[in-house]
Amino acid sequence: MKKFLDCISEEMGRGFEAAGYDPKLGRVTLSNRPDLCEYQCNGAMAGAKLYHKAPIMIAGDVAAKLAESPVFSQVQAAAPGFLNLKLRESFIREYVNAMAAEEKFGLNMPETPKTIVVDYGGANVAKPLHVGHLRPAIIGESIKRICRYCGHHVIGDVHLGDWGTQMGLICTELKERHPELVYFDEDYTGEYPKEAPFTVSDLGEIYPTASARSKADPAYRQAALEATLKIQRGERGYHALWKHIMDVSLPDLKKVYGSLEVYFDLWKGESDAKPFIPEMVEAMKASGLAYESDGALVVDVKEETDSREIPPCIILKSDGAALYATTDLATIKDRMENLHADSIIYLADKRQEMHFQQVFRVARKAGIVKPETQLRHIPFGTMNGKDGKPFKTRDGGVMRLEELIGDIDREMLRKILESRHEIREEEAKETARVVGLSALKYGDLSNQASKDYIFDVDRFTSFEGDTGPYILYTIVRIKSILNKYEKSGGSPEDFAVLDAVNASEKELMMQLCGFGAMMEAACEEAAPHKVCAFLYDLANAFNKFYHETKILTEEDRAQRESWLGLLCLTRRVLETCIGVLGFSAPERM
RNA sequence: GUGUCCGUAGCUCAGCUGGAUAGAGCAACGGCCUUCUAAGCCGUGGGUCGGGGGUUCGAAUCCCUUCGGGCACGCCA
Repeated sequence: MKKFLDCISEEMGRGFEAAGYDPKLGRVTLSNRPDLCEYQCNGAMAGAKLYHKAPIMIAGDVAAKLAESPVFSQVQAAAPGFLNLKLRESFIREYVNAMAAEEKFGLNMPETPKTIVVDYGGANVAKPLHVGHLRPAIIGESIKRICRYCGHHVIGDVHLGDWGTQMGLICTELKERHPELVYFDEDYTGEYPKEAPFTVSDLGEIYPTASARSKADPAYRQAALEATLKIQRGERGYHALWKHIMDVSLPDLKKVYGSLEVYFDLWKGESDAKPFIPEMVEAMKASGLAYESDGALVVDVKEETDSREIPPCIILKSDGAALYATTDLATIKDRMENLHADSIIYLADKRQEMHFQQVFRVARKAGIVKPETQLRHIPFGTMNGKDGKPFKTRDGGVMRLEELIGDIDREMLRKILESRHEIREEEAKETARVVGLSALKYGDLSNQASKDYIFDVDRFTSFEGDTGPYILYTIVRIKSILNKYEKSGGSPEDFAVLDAVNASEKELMMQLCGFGAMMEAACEEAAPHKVCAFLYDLANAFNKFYHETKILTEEDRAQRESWLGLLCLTRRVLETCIGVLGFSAPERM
């Protein structure tokens, strides 16, 4: 189905053509003067130079040709050359009904769906999820859902950080504490214990301790690096320990991600890239791409057009160990060979921009990807506290994700119990969870991903304004009307929508018409915040309409049914949008 | 130092492939519940779009410059 604005632009283009001008000038945009018009076309001004003619004259010519248009009820030329447009109710009505008849509201599916891998940027298995993992999880999940909705084959990969120095650090700290453990006995040949010698919460304490010690103590750090190499080389004892760390961490990670309703198709990690490393490194050496520099194996990635020097990408450390770039490159190889990726999208902090630039260049130079393969880093900004500094707990520590989610749920529950005394506790708790999740996710997603943003629990959980709860409340209101109607008999799904009878209804319908273009742009640009902006506008338009229109008490049956049809469509569109953002609406709230 | 991103209302943010009078939300103030959920709707006040140049019929948007801030810059991830 053609996008709404394209339909309008085509009609405008016909007007330009009929008046003897280039139809391309007929591009129509949303009005930025709602007091004057609903849509506008600035093509007459763009055409002024081409035709050596005053823009207002061109606009006048075009307006005259469109006087009888089935699309426009008003085409008005305004100084210096704007074309101010209003649409016929009948045109909007036809489009709305056509949308309603389609499963995805007429969204165009790609001719050749792409295989897109979304890399959620590697939570470390060594430590519990903290607030820093929130953004990639939420944004990645939304991008995955948006692209999937738009018809692509999308594979979400958690891509755990399970292979780097942090693993060596843990082993080292463990050895310091318990040197007697069999894992550290090189002569041991028996079976290793099935049970890990530590728990998740132990890990949560061991890692920070080890990390701090390695910064202060060079010898300790050296030991950690050696341990890392031992793990990577697969020494029995260290591999067994590594396995323990994985086994202990994974269930916990799954639980926390699950509570955010973030799901992965693949639970792969850096370690899964291991089999691809030797061959890849050999190939780069053989082709002369990789060479030794200061003991490390590097690949040059600088280009003529760089505005500054980009340092070479290090493929192997001087001790021969793999590092971040190595596993990332090997992972790309894996994804190309086994997943046949057309596009790989990385969610990672914007501080890693340089790293990805290097890795992407090496991947292309080494022929690991095809020339047309898209490699994209979606950089996101830092989550700051109200003071504008990186978000911390009250005592200055890193806040665990579980703790944060718990705080929000509790706050929501408190507010719900406060405003709805009759609600059962079971339902209140579930509603608090659902609404809390919407607050958290919408609060994050409505900001542009790449910018830093202020994380303010009070604001996000507020019931007012541009928030997740406001969107949900709007949906709940619609559901409430539809439920009431269904209880009295009918099924409102199939009702056709009639011409809008007032401005707020027309506005609501026009908002709905923008769905296709919005979703396509959000997918193309990997921009969930566009979905949020659309949702907010649509919710506003609905609430205004709702306020002015009494639906169930409307006596004219055809009119009532038309409105019920419009409600159904609005609900479907709203729920589709929150669905791709990664949350859902309760029945009541 | 080099590069890069950012600077829009008291606060948090949209708008940025150039268009008319720069928009929301919060906060402040004032209205609207016998009627489908007032977590809503309507209204008022609030701005040298960091400063200065330039391109243009037209600049928050493009270019240059300057100030202020964030971040990155070879064996961490």
